[in-house]
Amino acid sequence: MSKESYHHGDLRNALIEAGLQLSSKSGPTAVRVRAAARAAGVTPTAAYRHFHDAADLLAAVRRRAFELLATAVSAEVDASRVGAPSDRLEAIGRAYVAFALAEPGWYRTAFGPGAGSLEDARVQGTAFTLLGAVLDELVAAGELPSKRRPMADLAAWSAVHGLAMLLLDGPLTALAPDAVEAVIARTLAMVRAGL
Amino acid sequence: MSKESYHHGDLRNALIEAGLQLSSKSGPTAVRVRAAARAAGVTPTAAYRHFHDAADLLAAVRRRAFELLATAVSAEVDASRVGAPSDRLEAIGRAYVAFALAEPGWYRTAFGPGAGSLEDARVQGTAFTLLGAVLDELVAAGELPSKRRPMADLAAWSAVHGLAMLLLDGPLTALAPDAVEAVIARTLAMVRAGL
DNA sequence: TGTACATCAGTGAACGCGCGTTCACTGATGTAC
DNA sequence: TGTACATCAGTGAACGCGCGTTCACTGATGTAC
Repeated sequence: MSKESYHHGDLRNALIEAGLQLSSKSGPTAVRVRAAARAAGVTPTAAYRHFHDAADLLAAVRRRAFELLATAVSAEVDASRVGAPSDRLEAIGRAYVAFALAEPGWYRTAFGPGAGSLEDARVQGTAFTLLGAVLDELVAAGELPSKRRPMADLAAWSAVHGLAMLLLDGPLTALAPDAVEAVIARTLAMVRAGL
Repeated sequence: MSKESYHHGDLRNALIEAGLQLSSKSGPTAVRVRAAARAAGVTPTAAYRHFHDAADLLAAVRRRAFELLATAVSAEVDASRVGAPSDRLEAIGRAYVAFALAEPGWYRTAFGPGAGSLEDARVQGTAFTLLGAVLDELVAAGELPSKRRPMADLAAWSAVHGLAMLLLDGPLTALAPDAVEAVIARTLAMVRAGL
């Protein structure tokens, strides 16, 4: 594992990390085999020891970006553990959008073309399952009729994802900070009241 | 304007149309100067008579895609003219998502990185102003308190845009048709109730 | 514990590709007199 | 109405670039005896 050694030791992860770095500015299109290899201080060919092809590398970077989102959201949700379920719903939404705004490239990468399936999103610990858990709490607290629980996660996710996308790439890119805050508040209020 | 003439006659539009064709499958990344020129039966250089550079061409294609979305939504809204305002809200949302599913490449192009500003979206006749008009009707009909009108358009837009994006590129790509219908219905219900 | 050898993880050179963009140019068009 | 000439909208060749991917290879590592 020494830096001097011929063998890298953890090239696979180094390449993913490099891909993450590349994508952090402009998103998934910046993730390329050669660029990642260069950043990792290695020949392009070496990358093919660890990834089948370019799409395979991108998929791995995407997975990592998705994890980073989950981690960020998770931290906020934990911090709001003491509050009421509806406050936690708010917290989760805010954390989600905040991540997108703080790390636009990673967010775009996580949801770019070819993103994972719903099954991937259902894996324990993703932002999606965290949202599901909070909705379950809402049901338990009697704040959400259980007959309305189905698909509620996807509906809420849609609202918050669309908000993030409009703010990043869409027509809301150049919005003033207080207007940004206002849209976020309004959208989360809609979700809360509408579920 | 004859096809035989040396001069094309309307090369600018032909290039935009070619760009639209290119983007229709995979989206904005497929729009390139050389490919569009090729499709228009013209030398790459010729494109530079009509567009400053590649980004300029892409921007023009994006604008056209945005218009196509507006046209599609507008048609549906007109068809629902007879209904109640809340039905029209539903119609607008459905038309919007339907367009995204029918023309994924154009939809991605319309909202891809570098998309227009909110001011562009406020131009008369866009999908956004159509939505605004319906919300105004809701207020007039007493179904939406006027103090809740501000930002309601953006919140509704977020929900429907996020839904479209999750269905196109995100984790909901492989959803079964009836599940797709269910998410759409659930999300629109959330918007309707939550505004 | 030492050594022979298989395997593993890299190198370096090369391929063909499509791209954006620029150059000097020429044929087509339109306009002034 | 005819013609000279300016301008316009293309051509064709070329540039340099970064890309994905493959090839034959070699140095490093680990394992069986």
